[in-house]
Amino acid sequence: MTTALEKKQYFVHSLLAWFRAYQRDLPWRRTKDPYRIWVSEIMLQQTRVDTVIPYYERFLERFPTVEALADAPEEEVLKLWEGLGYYSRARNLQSAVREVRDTYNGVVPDDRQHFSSLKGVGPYTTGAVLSIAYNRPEPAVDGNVMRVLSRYFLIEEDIMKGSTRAHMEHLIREMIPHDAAGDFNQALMELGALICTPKSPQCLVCPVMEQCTGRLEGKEEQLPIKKKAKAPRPEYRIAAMVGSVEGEKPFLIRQRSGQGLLANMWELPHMEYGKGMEELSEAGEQEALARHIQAETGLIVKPHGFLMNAEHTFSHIHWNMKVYAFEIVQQHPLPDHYRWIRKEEMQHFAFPNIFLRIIGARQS
DNA sequence: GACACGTGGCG
DNA sequence: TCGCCAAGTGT
Repeated sequence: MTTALEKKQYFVHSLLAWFRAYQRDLPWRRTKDPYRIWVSEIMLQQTRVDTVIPYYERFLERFPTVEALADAPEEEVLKLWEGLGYYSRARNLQSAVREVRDTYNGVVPDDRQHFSSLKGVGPYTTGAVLSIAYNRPEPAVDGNVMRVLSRYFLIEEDIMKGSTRAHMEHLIREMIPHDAAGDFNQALMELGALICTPKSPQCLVCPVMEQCTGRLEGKEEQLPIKKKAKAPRPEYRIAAMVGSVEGEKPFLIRQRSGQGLLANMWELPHMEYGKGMEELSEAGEQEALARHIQAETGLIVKPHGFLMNAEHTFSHIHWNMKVYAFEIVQQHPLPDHYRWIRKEEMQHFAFPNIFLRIIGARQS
């Protein structure tokens, strides 16, 4: 018979020993700089380690300190974030770093109250940075931790509910070693990433298999309990390649608003055009786009044929996009958020993935 | 609590 | 192929 206390002690010690033997050598594990830990945690939100690594290296080469990031132009930060997704993370991070510079004398706060008040810093990031950089005994409950704990302790609560997170945080506070808080939190996540994976967990090599109730009950594949996400809603859009379809000549781009989806990023001019692919004829679509462009820019353009279809799935929206080419009939001075650029100049503008693909596909 | 908010990898 | 999902936060 094992007591609840023994089950927790076994978990802590087995997990820590395993982590110290098998943890991956990751760039942000080679530093204790709170700023660098912080950057890594923001990039890692909803994003895979392998995706983050090159972004992390480039970002810290360009912005090695709180001051460097605080002083940078926002466009440059966004450009270095291009392709990583969830772009408000970049803006919030820079805003938070500016607050650290202005309010905390450039020193990342080492307590929950101050650090968690910064933009983009929620309960997970608070616990992760404070424990890893400052060894504070704070829980850092992410998806990995929820999965590991729900299996080990057989917690059959919906992990989308706030009360479940509170339950997990309480468990962590009971277990977290005050002399190894960062290692413990990272060990939990590392186990979730390497062994206690969402599908086909590697229970036979798991350091805590002996006491894992989910495994002992044969329920590990059913945990954690989580409601299914809704399917992205479809949207039908028509986009314009105005100007050149070849590499050397300029084409028309515009900047999105500072709020909402893909805030402040650049794109090809485009518009939504109804609920189905058969709303308008091809000629009707080109006419609608030409009017849209003239209304927004004053440019007079003439249809030059169909270019390509493109699809892109965001978390909550699925874009079906038809791209048409246009020639300029009459020039007009552009409003501020429009530009003529050549392909080489794209390095100065941050584009979301779907437009990188469309424009890139035009090149060869 | 529910929804907005990106992207790429994997079985 | 395609649904699921990966170190979440803001509103």
